[in-house]
Amino acid sequence: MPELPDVETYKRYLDATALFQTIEHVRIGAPMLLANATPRGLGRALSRRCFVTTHRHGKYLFAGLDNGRWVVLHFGMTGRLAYIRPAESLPDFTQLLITFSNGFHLAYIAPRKLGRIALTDTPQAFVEKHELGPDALEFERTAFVRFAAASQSGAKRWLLDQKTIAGIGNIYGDEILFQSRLNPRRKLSSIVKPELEHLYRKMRYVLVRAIHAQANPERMPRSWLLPHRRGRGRCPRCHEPLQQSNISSRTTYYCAGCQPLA
DNA sequence: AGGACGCCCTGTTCGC
DNA sequence: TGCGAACAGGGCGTCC
Repeated sequence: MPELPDVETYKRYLDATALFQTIEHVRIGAPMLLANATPRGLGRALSRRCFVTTHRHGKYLFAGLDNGRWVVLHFGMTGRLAYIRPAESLPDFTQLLITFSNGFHLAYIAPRKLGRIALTDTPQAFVEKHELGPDALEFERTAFVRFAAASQSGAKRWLLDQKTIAGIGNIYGDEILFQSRLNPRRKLSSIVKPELEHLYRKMRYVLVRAIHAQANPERMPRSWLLPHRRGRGRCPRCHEPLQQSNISSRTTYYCAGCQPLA
């Protein structure tokens, strides 16, 4: 689930709930999620510290501690955050539970355990180590167009490659291409510059608007592809049945009429 | 080098 | 309705 708009929403949620509170205790439900730390090591790194800031790059959320170190949270396909009252019961599949001195908890919940939890000295170091491209909302228009024009890839693969652009996943990749009226298999090198600039603007619009909707599909325009991608959905623009195919090992929805290959 | 694929997990959805 | 199979919005390692 969590792509850039979801993670940005989690970031704002963490900002609004969990900053400037002393961390009392850390509990790990699934050690396999820890990328470069042991449960004990993570506990030591967080104990008696507090979060003072956050940063997001692509689908990664960074929570900065008061000693300068950072916790990295990646949400895989099913991860989310919840701030829990002292008496409230813990959500199922809580894989990381951070308890503050006021008794509240920050829970990282991930039923499929496909996420990642790590420690890093700086977000920049983590981004470089993982070779992530620029965040989709930080990408400059001229660089975007230049890189796209030079790519031999299909449009969807290119948008989803985190080394090219960080933050776009299957759902929003399909949405951006739908709104740009570009076929997901269309070779980027065959697209003229004004159309690439249009793609860039649509990328920004979709991501910004989805953040505004707090990444909640029910708050997004019905004219979007997103609410129609289940089952045998129809194109919200021309009402023809949507095509469903597999691109880059991901289920891809698009409208053959509105997004022609040629 | 870069693309295709299998795999990591487990809850949900699909199809018979 | 009930069941097993296939699938799910991500990313990594491996192979070619």
